Amino acid sequence: MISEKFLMGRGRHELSSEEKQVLEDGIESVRHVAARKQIVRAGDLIETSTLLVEGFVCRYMDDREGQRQLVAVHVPGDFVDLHAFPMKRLDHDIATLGPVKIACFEHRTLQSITERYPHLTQKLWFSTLLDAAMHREWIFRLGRLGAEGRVAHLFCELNARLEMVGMAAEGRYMLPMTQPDLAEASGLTGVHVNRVLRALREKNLLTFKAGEVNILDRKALAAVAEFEPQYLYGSRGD
Amino acid sequence: MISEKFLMGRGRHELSSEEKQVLEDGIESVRHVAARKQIVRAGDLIETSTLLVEGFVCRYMDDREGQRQLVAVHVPGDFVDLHAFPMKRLDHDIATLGPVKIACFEHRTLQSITERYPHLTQKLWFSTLLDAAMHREWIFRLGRLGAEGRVAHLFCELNARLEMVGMAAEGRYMLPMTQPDLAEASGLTGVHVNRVLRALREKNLLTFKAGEVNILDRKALAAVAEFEPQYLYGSRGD
DNA sequence: CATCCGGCATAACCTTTGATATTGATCAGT
DNA sequence: ACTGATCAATATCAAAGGTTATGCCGGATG
Repeated sequence: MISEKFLMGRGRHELSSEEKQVLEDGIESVRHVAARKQIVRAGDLIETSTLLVEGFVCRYMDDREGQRQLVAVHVPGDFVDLHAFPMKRLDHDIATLGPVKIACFEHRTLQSITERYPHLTQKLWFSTLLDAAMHREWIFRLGRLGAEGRVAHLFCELNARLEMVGMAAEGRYMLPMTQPDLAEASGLTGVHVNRVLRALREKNLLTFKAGEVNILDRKALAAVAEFEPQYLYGSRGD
Repeated sequence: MISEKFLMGRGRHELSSEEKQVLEDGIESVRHVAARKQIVRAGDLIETSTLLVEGFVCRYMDDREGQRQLVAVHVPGDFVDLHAFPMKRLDHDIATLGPVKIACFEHRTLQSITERYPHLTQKLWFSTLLDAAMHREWIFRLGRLGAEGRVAHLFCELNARLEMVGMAAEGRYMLPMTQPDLAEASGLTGVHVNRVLRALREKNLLTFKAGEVNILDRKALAAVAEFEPQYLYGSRGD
């Protein structure tokens, strides 16, 4: 089932099997996109929304000199630009990190879902608010944490989210991001991310090499990150 | 009309007069709350959502030492914690800045609206995604701008939003925030906000005194802030 | 095969911002 | 009228992080 990971691990917000079927039937096409390709440009009028099936994508905004700030990283099961359905256009760009597989939904299909299945609509709505909750956590992360905390927090969040969809275990997961990417997600420079990674490694908290994250001490890392996963609305905190 | 400012100035997303009536009829009560009072605590189960009618409220999260990071500032017309309707509980606290007047909606009323008015539902959904868009802009602001840019951006955003509801004109508006509040919203210390305000004043960009903002040079301030208001989905950029 | 480029690592230096302290003004409560 | 908060303003010093530069490595590309 293409859309099986959508809201997986989200407790009472998971889909019923009927809802899963409605969603699955709404898939218009499944596409593969190579690494490092833009898939939505800010300001475009959008007629379809995409569910991420495999791989990683990010959302970002550029500053005046063209420097990126990532505003979200998406993992399989995320309905990446469902925001575009009520909004009609997006205020940011979306691009792939590694190679991805995506499922496309036409907005008129979603429209008919909202008219016929208020309950499923509410879960779609919920999933966009989960993005908002993650955005808020990133505001906190950038506003209140130092460089080590920011990077640590990102790794903690991705670990928790990937665990929910069965793609991380024992604090290990694959992540197709470079050090400059981490910098763009953390409001830092690439050079400083390098320093921070060294510090985290020397404290035996975490290693990150060749796209592979290995969290050595989850509790200590979470402490550095001030990471408290309630905002992810996972099954445990329900 | 209590709810008249909801989505005011948002172009195609504004409510029709029928939708306005449905919303107005859904108001369960109108309350006044004093300045600096908490109105929602993180983690509480929530049964009502509140539309801000008059005054200012903020949403925030605390770090381990109890320092706040504001994640949003709300102005009249904002449906402050509509997020709580699909989510059932919130991951952050909400408090008033100055004294406020709020309208409360019971979740079962909202539930029946979603079942009977898919079109209005989509506008409610839209309004929560507007919050998400503002969150993203704040991520950008904290991640990519220096102290002056961050503070300038906040003033630009509030100016634009207050203009939409007729509460700012010519770059002037009232804002019941202190310098420490601005610091909490900008990931800075109060001391540094003071330095920044002085710099902005000396450049003849803006004055802020006794809760009164006076933007002297909008264009130059927007340049410092890298402020581009498309993310607010106002009528002009439609 | 040679070259180029991007990513990783590290160093030296400099700018921005935080931490702490002090002072004066204002305002609410007693 | 006094007290105690809180806010604003400012100075000094320290720390965090940015900037620039350089070298190395490995994978893509001609």
